[in-house]
Amino acid sequence: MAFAKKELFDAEMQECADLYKALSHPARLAIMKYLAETKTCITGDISEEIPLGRTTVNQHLAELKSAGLIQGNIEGVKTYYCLDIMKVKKLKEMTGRFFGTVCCDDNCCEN
Amino acid sequence: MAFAKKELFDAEMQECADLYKALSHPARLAIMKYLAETKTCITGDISEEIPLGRTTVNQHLAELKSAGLIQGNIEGVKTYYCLDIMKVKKLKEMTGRFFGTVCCDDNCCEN
DNA sequence: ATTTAATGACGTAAAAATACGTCAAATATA
DNA sequence: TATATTTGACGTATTTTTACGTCATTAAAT
Repeated sequence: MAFAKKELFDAEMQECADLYKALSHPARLAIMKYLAETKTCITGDISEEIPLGRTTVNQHLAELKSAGLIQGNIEGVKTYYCLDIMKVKKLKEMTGRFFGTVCCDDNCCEN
Repeated sequence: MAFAKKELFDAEMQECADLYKALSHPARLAIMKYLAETKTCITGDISEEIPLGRTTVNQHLAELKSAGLIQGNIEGVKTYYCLDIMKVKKLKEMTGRFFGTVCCDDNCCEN
């Protein structure tokens, strides 16, 4: 009785919401930032940068990956993660559009 | 055993994550957009614009409000909702900073 | 060949989110 | 005053998220 009425909404809104959800945990923002800073794509020692257990961090990585914001390249035993720039750019554009509709200066109430 | 390690993270990251979480449901994005479009601050007949039950929409409104993205002014029986422009602008700025650190052009991997 | 390291898969407990129904309070309206 | 309207509070069932432990697999190092 409590699920997935989300398809009832506009497709772009849906996609945008999903991406914001992917970014809605500080650990995932930290991962994104870390991956952006260490230009060389980084392996799962990301866990050492994040104050959470290894499996939990892995879970967050999986979420970012399923949202399409990062990629993981397997090389030997290690998996190298990196940002998916294209997706990040797409998000940036959608976000721009969102703020375009939402953030005009003469909106609302007693302001 | 499964909660709130979120305080372990940077304050801005935390705040940013909370705001993205507020925007992580299409209904809430739709509400934001609707409030932005109907310049006059709008009452709970927002429910009629959103394909969800009245109480559910109310719940989403409460979430946006507790995130600080909208305000609700009570007038008689009715409650007039509107965007909190200041907060939206703050989010816009934080988002700008985020994309600043994350979205450089020569990042990562085989791109 | 055996040990070590790195990872994802799987399971799980606790918590939060989602979607509603029902109810009561407050305010208009008849 | 009685009735209708608008709303938030509260309760609840279901699903999803969060955080982690354990295990198995794969590959590298000894």
